[in-house]
Amino acid sequence: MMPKDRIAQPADAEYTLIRRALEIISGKWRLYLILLLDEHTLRYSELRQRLPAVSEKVLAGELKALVTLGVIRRDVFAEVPLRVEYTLTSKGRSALPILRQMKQIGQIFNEHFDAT
Amino acid sequence: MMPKDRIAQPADAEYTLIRRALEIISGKWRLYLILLLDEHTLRYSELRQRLPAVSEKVLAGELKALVTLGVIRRDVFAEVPLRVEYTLTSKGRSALPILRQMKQIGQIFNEHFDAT
DNA sequence: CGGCATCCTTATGGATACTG
DNA sequence: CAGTATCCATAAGGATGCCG
Repeated sequence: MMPKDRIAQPADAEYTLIRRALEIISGKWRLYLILLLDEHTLRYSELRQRLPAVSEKVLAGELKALVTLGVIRRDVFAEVPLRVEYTLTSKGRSALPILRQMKQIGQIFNEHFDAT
Repeated sequence: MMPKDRIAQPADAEYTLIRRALEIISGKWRLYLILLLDEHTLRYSELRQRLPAVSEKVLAGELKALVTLGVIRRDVFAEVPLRVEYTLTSKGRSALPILRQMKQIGQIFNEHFDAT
């Protein structure tokens, strides 16, 4: 979020928008969840299998946060046993091209040190 | 960093590169520092004035981290009083266009909720 | 001036048992 | 099956005093 009690700067408008973008992929697992759900709609147990190192609390919490942000959608099917599916929303999908462009930054900083 | 003990997925290569990109803007102040230094080279005290809410420890630590990552450069001028200037490196500058594209994601998620 | 060292508070992530 | 609740561990950020 915005730091408090600071002098307004021209960079603030940019900062705020980029921060909002970062919010959807902050944390250790959100980016993974988005990339996985770009491939398929998945149910809760399938996400757990693909992310074995994440705890129940964190997985459920991150999914809930992404739903609130409007990145993914949660569909409940009142079957027995219960089925819950998670799907990227159109807004979530629209963010993917730019997320994938960020790989370019990653590649730039994989190269050798060049402090010019 | 990469989560440990998980099954390898096709998304891993993407995840790793995007994570590396995120590393340079993770934390509460790095994005601010980069945007400020894109406008001018600044000395330590000037950065402090423009970011009044940041503590000495955090500011100095983040600057050091960005130098280590190769995003910014630290130039020391052995004057009295001492002068230290921070400047974006060419690698740092090359990341800016993509960072600015992320504003598009921010705008998408500023719009009304649309869970399709 | 430009930090670093120390101590403290808060945020994030995790393990595990239990529930609708 | 798909979570919640509780408690715990670690990391990130902050306040402040001191030093080259």
